[in-house]
Amino acid sequence: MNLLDELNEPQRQACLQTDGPVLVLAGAGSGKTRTLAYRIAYLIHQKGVHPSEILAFTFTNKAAREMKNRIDSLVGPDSRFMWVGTFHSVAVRILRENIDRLGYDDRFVVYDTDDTKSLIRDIVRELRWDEKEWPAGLFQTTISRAKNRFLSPSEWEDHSFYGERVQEVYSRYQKRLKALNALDFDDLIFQSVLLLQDHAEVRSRYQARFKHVLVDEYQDTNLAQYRLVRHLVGERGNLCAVGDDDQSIYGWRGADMRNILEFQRDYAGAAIVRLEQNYRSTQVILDAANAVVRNNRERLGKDLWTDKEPGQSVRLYRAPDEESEAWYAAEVIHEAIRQGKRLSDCAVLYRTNAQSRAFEMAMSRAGISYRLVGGKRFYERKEVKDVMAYLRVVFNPADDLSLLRVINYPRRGIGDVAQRRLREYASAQQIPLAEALARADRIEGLSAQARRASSELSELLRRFEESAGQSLAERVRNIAEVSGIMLLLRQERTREADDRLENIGELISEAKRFEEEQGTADLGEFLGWVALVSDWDETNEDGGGVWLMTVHSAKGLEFPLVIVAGLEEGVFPHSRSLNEGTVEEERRLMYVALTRAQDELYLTYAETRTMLGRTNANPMSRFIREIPDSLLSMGERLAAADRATAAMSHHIDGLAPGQRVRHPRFGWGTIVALRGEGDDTEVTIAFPGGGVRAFMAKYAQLVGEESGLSGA
DNA sequence: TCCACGGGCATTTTT
DNA sequence: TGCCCGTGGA
Repeated sequence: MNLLDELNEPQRQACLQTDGPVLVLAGAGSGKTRTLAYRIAYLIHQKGVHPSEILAFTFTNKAAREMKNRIDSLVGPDSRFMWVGTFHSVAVRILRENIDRLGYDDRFVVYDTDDTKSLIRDIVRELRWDEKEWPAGLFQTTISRAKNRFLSPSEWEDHSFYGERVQEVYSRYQKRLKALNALDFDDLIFQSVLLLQDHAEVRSRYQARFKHVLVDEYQDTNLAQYRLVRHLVGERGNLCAVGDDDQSIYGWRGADMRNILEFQRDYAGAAIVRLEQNYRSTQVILDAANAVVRNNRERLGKDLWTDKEPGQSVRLYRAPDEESEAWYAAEVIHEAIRQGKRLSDCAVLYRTNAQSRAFEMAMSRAGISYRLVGGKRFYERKEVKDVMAYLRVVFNPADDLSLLRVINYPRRGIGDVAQRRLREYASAQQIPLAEALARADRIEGLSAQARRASSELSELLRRFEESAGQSLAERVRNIAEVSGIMLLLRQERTREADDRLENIGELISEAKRFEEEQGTADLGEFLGWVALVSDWDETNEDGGGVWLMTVHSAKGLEFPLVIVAGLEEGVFPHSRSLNEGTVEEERRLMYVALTRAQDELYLTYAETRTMLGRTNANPMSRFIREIPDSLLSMGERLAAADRATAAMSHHIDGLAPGQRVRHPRFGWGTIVALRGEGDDTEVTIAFPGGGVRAFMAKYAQLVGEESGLSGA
């Protein structure tokens, strides 16, 4: 059987074009991942390319995992020799092997944006600048931009008053990072490019190794990533870039559309393949999306089509205000459920997170469980970072920042004064803070208590280092215990503390999973992995519920029913884009939103909307006007549903142990305990998954069995 | 050391 | 209008 028989003609071309550069313009839902996987299978099976000679870049861990799975099912176990990963994880791999050439130690750690921010804050303080006037966040984004554009501190060209200061902070920041043996996210790419650019022998080694390079979501690459790819591809030019200029929505964080628009100029003789057949949506939905995006001037041009039936028209609903808009969404979803759709088939997409509130309220009141995408990520939680800080110091003793985070947490008697002394000593002796701890008994001006505590901490870290033979999960558990973090949280006996303990437990499970999946108990590998992983990748398939998320978060996803909300001038397109002249990116965002829908698409807007405490009347979004009337029909609120939803407001009175209730986030459960009275009533609910949680009844928005929507 | 208060701020988010 | 962060008081 021929491998490529299962593909359509352009998809097949994308696979067969194996010599030289190819740009695959893959429209939304055009079978991009599938095509990529087949191309790789084709290279291996038909062209005799060894998997280890293939390198594939993605942007997210999720995409990397999906691609790996796809390839694995076509190629089998040999696929493990391929390098498939995010830009950042591939960069880490390259740097671990070669970073000594740049004057770093190969035990470097990766700082996340929180770490980075406190480091910058520290620098601003060191310079004795007013932190109000020069907030760390400002420098953080500017420095990130600079690195994305591959500009080092010395190449910083802005010499205004402001620019001079940026340069000062940027250059100090880089020096500090190096001293801490740490890299920030942007550095991973930046330093990799530097390495390949300045070290010909390293460059040729990788070029010789990777005969084929693939890049997914090419429209999202920035200049630094572009250079990284360039260096790896070399003269041979076997690059397959896959992307969609119409879905470029990350310009604001450095993605440069020129990379895709000028691909043919950059890579001489490049072929272009267009994947325009869509396997996701109805023709009506595609027509609407095409009609909108056609208004952009900066694009390569492409029209999606399908051989599916036309489908029902796009429903447009004009609400008096954002509250009614949300009620309408609840009704639409309710109706869809009645017709046999599942809650998880439905998604509400909006432009800004602030819009989620009204939908959360409406869904809760209507007894519709929902999943809010976004929010704090697992590895950014305080308790997780605390445990990680211990691990990082053990791995990289130069990491003063992590040590400072936990030097007196849990409290062990190394207060401000002692910390200052230790830091002074460390900087005078030019040694890491961890080393100063070890020498505490020799440092003057330390109290007896601080001395003892320092030695103990130092000893704790040393002993931990020696536990390298144990399993990773054991070691993580161990440090969480021995450090006293677990004890501290256990003693607290509050809900928050319990949640935190649970999160630490989760971290331990992650360590176990990591060890099983990656087959290594190496601490450095684990730390590197953790730094580059976000949890929303992992926790996707929990429970049911309607999806509430921003359009940005929805990219790459698809749902049978989609409601795009807040379609008003100033909201979507966002007012800021109107001022900054980036409406085309907003339009692409709209295109992304529309193309998420498989069968049913609803567009809503509100005549008046309260934002930042002000009620505005915004005109209907230009993007709605760009959709031909023939594709639209008017949505209506259902009078009956109105009554039903009104009757469904949550109750506090009448709760009793044993009763079945539905929580908006956690779903159905059974009340096991009640504490307190009236507004202070705390209700404890056991959920079938095994979780037991306590809520303030007043805020929990519980719905009883008898008032559920099923009766409406 | 914790909590309460108030100022400032308010797209979009991954790694 | 609401949230987050930093500060200052008890």
